[in-house]
Amino acid sequence: MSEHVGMYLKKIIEKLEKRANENARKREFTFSQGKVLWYLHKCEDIDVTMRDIERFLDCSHATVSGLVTRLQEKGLVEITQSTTDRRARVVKLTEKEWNNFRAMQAHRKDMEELLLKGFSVEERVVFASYLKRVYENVTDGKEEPCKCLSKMKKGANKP
Amino acid sequence: MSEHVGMYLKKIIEKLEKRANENARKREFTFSQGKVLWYLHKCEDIDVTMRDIERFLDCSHATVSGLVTRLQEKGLVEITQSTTDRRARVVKLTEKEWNNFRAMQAHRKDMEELLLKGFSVEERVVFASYLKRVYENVTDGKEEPCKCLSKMKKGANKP
DNA sequence: TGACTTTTTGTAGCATGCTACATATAATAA
DNA sequence: TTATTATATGTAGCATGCTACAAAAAGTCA
Repeated sequence: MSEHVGMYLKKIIEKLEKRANENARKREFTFSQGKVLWYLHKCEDIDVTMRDIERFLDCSHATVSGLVTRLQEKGLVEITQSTTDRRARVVKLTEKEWNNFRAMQAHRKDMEELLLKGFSVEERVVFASYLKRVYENVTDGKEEPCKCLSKMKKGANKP
Repeated sequence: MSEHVGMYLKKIIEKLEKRANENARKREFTFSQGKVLWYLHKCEDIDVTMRDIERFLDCSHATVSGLVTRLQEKGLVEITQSTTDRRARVVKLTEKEWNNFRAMQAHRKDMEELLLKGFSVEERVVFASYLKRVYENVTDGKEEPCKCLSKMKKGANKP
């Protein structure tokens, strides 16, 4: 009697991440590293600390530490101490960077389109609303999936 | 104009796996190790090789090797050489095991119910059909999500 | 049979993500 | 001010998952 919803969700994500990793590998970073770069691009000239990244990715600070360190080793990111809070580290894109945002935006759009290929506008709306309800079920309604974006520059996602 | 379908899918799975890991930890194994045990229980007295597990999990043989090794170290699983194919290794549940199947089945049912809490029967059917379409989109229709179950004993999933 | 290819498994090395513990700084309460 | 608590980060050690390379056995074709 099961709809196997959990299994499908899991398998869809596995395939999606493999595709995203293949795409990101072409640009010398991984899927997760790309999410950090994406966030930094979105924030542009706003100071972003490791804690901000942690909230954006919704993962542990240890994970962020590893990601940012590897981005630094590749020279894609610079880490400096915050002037206002000596505990905090500010993460900034280097000059060398600044070429990936458009490509990531395009890839994200492609992925969204791939997922929803063959869906009518009405079906897309219904599907998205179902996913939101499922998300609320698994988070007990405690979390806003996008509050992590609060630091983003206004209008940064408009081309 | 994006529905953020990809983001929701990803975040739902993250929460789901955290819940499943918490649950599995109580029974001295992880979520992924539990999937292996689940498959072995389903197959009961049928010989299961590492290759079979690889197909079931849809992952690399290296990953299976690590999982099975750790299950063996915990004494939950025995590895012997196949009598019919000297390349193959047969993985079997030990006597010590055989207590987890019911609990895993119950947890799986709970998770499915949690995901779909508040959904009517009709909505469940529609949602499942949408997920199947999305799955076909990301796999280019190349894969049967359940062909991995071909080795399972008939009726093994009926209580 | 013998040469070639395919299949199954092992191992090394890496990135991701976690928990647990530690440190330094900041914020708050007494 | 001092003591306590909260916050931001670092590090160690682990499990998961990958690719790349290697070996052994099985299958195939001449």
